[in-house]
Amino acid sequence: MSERNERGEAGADAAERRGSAAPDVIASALEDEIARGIYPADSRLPTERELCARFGASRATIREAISKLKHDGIVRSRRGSGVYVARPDNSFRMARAAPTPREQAEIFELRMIVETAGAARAALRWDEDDMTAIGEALEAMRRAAGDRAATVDADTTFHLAIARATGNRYFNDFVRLLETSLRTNVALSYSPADWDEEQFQRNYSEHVAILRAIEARDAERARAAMLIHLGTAADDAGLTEVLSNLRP
Amino acid sequence: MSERNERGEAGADAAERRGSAAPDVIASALEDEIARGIYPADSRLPTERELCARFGASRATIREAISKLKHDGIVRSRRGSGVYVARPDNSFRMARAAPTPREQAEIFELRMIVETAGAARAALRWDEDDMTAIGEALEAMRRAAGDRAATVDADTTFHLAIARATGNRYFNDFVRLLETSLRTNVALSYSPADWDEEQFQRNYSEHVAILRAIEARDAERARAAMLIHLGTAADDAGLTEVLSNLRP
DNA sequence: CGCGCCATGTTGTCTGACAACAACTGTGAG
DNA sequence: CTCACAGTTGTTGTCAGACAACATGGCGCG
Repeated sequence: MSERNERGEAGADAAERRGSAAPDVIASALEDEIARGIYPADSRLPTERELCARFGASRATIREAISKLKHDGIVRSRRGSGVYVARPDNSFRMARAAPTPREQAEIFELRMIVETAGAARAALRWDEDDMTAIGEALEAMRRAAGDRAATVDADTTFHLAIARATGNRYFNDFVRLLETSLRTNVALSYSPADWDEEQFQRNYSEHVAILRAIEARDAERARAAMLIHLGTAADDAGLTEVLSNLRP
Repeated sequence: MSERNERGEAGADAAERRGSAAPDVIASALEDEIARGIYPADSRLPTERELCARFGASRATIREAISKLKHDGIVRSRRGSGVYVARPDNSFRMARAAPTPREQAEIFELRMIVETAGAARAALRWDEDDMTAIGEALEAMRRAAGDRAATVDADTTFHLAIARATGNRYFNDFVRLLETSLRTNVALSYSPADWDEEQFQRNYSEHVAILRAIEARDAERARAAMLIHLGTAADDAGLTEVLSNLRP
């Protein structure tokens, strides 16, 4: 054990040798390098043996990590040959690291399609529990004023509550997928630098408008309110022009 | 080798001992049993050792299979305790095995939202390659008349080609996810019993209408044509009433 | 009755080996 | 000189055994 700890302090890869998180950590490290272009599409990753040496892990652990990347469609393996970086477009991979403005705009476009339709359906289908959940998320947002991370959380919770109110489980799942993967994107709709009170108030008002429209069971108003909200969020993120220019 | 072959013929699990597909096969078998309720939510799967005995595979292979299920959110493992079936709703899990009519209807609803919007965008954004791909998928569909599996394939390819023509990568990814997971669902829009020539012709005509609208760069017509097509497919699948009654 | 200890069981990781491929190099024949 | 075949080396997929890090259950003592 103490020998293990000494090795743990030996270098920059120390964190990558920690116990049961090792395959996840290794997979993330490799995924990051792939995303940064260190291993471009169709290039070959280091062999398992090399990765064992690099990460100080057993072959089983390395294989576990590679398996995760394979499952995510990021890499493919060929027996006898090696593990290769898959071409993009292999799976539903949301922008994880530093999405480009174009990627952000594409996500917003998808959100606008799905979440406006979701708001309209929620307006027609909500029940007491749904409305309570939406209201609580809005209240949490109000209380979180001044705290950027907390307002982002409440914002996400609000959108998920609406998706749940559609009564369509797949709708709910997909919006959760979008919202979860878009945490960075949602965060980007607020200035990372300083708390912007004016922007928060505007954003909060848009959320109130959405809730009111849904509460009134007015599907078209709900749709419009959601569209306004998402459009404004895209504007705040500086994506107006990119969004209107989608497609090269 | 010959000893291996003899063991391979020893019983009903013979196919499950085949070479490099074993972890996939084992994962699918377990997933099927979970879906059929043999292992309900929160119940514990057999131990790795038991699964090794059952499938005649090494522990590494079993772990590979379990890892796939973990990655899909179907199971969770607790070190020292066992592998447990996860509660539903853990991830974006499309209906895989025998979706209920309600599940099918929910998927159709989501498709109607996403794919109608996709057709409209494809109409505005397609380029020569896109149109060639859409046209080829339609041609493949025509040639596949009489062969149910091949027409389903071509049908899927058609929809994916349209998604690609949106020029939005996330759109493309999501429609692929829907189409991929919905292979059973798309298949259900055709009678499993017998080839239905009249239905095929109608379906094919709807696809022609979609292609024409997109080709003409008429977004609203494309949207309408896709809606008609998906609505008819839902009708053919016997989902009309369920779809209109979504939400308990 | 509650807590602590011990034995047993289970997953996570490590090590070494062999099987099944893939890629490369060298040699011989046409 | 070119091509095909054989052999060698390398890499992933699977197997087997071992130990680490947990979890669970039972028993004994206060």
